[in-house]
Amino acid sequence: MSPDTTRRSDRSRRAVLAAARDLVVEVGYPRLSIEAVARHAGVGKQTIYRWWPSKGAVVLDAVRALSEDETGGITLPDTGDLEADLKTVLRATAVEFGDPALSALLRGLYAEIAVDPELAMLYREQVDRPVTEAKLARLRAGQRAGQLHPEADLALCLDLLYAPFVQRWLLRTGPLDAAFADALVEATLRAFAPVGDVE
Amino acid sequence: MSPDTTRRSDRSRRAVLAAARDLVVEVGYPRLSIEAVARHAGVGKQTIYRWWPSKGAVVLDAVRALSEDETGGITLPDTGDLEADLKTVLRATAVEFGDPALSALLRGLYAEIAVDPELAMLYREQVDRPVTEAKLARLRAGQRAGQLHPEADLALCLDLLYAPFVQRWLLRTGPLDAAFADALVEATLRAFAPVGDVE
Amino acid sequence: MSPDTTRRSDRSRRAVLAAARDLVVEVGYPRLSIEAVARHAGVGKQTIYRWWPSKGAVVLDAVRALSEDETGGITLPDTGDLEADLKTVLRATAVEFGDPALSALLRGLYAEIAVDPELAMLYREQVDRPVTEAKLARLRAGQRAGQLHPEADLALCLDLLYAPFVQRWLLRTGPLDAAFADALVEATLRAFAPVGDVE
Amino acid sequence: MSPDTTRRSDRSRRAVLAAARDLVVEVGYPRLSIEAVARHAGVGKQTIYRWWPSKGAVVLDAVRALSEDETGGITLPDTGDLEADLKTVLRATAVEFGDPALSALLRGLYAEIAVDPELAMLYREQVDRPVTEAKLARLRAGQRAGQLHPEADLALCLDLLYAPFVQRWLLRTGPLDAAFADALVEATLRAFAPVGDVE
DNA sequence: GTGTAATCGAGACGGTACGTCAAGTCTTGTT
DNA sequence: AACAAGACTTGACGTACCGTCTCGATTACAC
Repeated sequence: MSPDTTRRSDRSRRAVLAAARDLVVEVGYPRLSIEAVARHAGVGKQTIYRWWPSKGAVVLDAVRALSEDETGGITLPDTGDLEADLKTVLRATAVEFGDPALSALLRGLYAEIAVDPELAMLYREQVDRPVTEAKLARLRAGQRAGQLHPEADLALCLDLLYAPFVQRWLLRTGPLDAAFADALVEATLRAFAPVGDVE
Repeated sequence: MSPDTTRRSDRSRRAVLAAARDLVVEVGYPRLSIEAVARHAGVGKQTIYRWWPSKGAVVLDAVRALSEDETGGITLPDTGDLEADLKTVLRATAVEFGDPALSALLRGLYAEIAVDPELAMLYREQVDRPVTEAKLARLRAGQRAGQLHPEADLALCLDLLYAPFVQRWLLRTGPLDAAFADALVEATLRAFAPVGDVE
Repeated sequence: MSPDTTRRSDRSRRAVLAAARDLVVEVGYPRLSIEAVARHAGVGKQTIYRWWPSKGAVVLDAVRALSEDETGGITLPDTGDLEADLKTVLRATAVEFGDPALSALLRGLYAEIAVDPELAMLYREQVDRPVTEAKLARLRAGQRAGQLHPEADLALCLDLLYAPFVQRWLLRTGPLDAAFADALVEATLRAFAPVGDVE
Repeated sequence: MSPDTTRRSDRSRRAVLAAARDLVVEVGYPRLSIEAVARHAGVGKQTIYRWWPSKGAVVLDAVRALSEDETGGITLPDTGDLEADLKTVLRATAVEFGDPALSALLRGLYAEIAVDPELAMLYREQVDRPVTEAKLARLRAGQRAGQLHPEADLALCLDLLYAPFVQRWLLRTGPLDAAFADALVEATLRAFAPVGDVE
């Protein structure tokens, strides 16, 4: 599709991402080396350097590859009940983060992002934005349905919902369980409840 | 005081932390090497390896050293107005995070913590807990003063207040300005407002 | 020619041996470090470790390189007068051992050989054997010419000729001069004189 | 006895030499470290540095200690038959060199001597000279008894006898057996035979 | 079909840093 | 004063990777 991938070997690309994924899980992100990825993938080092600018970029790609099958746009469930839907989604996310492969990859990615502004930009645009759009869409629908304050700052609302979740996972300050997910949803919805909507 | 530090050279300890601080700012955390820290500190590498288990531990100590002078316990302002006090604190924190030295050190620390559970534990116990205690104390005072719901989960309340703040800083998803600080405080306080307290 | 040297950089090889030679002369064998050789040769340490198993092996190679230009086989002079020829050779060897570069290299080599059986084997096969063969050939010619006892043990004869010489040089028990060389030759030839050949 | 050993702890001295001997045998001379000697001997590093100038000096002392019990002067057997006596002595020396402890110590010592002129001097004076004197005395007795040429250079004679022997041991060019010892003695005595004494 | 040029695997290269070991000096308290 | 203990600076060890650079050997498009 894009012109700079004309002659690119898809076999090598997949092998590199798979090797990166496996090795991150096996030895951890800091001990992941381009050298080892090339070895495991049966690929020349130059092939990696040709297509990815850094170790972090490889891992970011590996993260994207994990959810590559979802060809269509991401959509959140919409049963009409915003609170229930958000709890469903947050609980599902908690389960996802329990996957050692995804978890190890994401930890490595966050470590690099914290420290590499370039990669942070790529992350925001390629990983974060699509899902954030989907989440915002669901919130907007809820807002239209009168389940959120009409002037609620939906971006801020998303921050309240997800940032504590990610932080708890990243710093391991507590378990990512359903109770936490539910409490987060409830508190956030209270903060952006429509007028007079307090029990 | 403690027996295992009997013969430790305080001169070397300070020099290492200062060198680590300076070098993180200068070249960034990933390019910070124990070798360079030793060189800049005029210290043998072995002295660093003798007293710190890893590069991350040195940086954690350097972060602690930045606030070492505050000998007394940490206390948050308490003017009686919880909202105003929280805004003051959050705005001040935003300013602090603008300091290149602190910012670079913390980014490095977060990068390592994301990926090193041992260091994460040290961080929680030595850096996070003291300030979290102080924040909780202020919230508890506000709760007693009727400015928070009597059954509010204060830990969750802190998460809503700070996690979005830290996440925005870490991922550079937006500016850390007074407007954001104020919006965070207001949303969080709405989520944990005392009964019937909606204007 | 040999398959394991296909991609080897000859430029690096020469630079390493030259640096080793120069540094041994400059600082002495015990203070010769692989690190310094690499630095002086403008070569990565790994390149040295890739092609030589130890410091001693580098020095052995440097010794070989000193006489590398002599492409042809080694041959001792044969004027028909064995005694005169041996004196010529031994005197010449004494002069050679006066060369600081050769002397320093050989001292280092002997020091390592004394203590490393592997290197000792390499030395015997790659350095000692060729010249020993040449010396034996000359003795054999003398024997055929009736200048040595027909049943003389020529290997032992060589030992008597050269071992005292090397020992005096190694332990510095005396000067390596023409008088000593001549005395050695005369005594040895007396020991292996043909029958009835006593003045 | 000597003034500079007034306060010297003999217990420490013995412990150091014993530790050096044991460690040389165990790990080989090049991997022998002052640090390990001190540890094994239960002695402070400073104590070693106070009394010995170098690792080589410690080993030289350890070699001397191995033959310390022989309080009296060294004397070679004198049965009246020089050839038989020399064969006895050389065969005995061959056996001695088979002792792993002595052999390992001597190899280390020779390695250092090859490269350290200071130590070489100490070796010549403290180890070599006494035994060389004894050997010379026996040769002189043989010379007086008419078993050697009256004008034989006895020092050279000793060189022919011992240097090939030491060289074979040092370079491992062959076994140190009785046959070699006998052959050496016979060849050397032929070289310095009294006039007309050829069978 | 057959060049031909980019990509591929492999891996040597000059480097930097790793974490460890030991050297030799210095300090502290004990005998 | 000499001792055991051990922290200190220094420097080298041998290893792992970095990112660049040749090497042939595919390989896939243009002719």
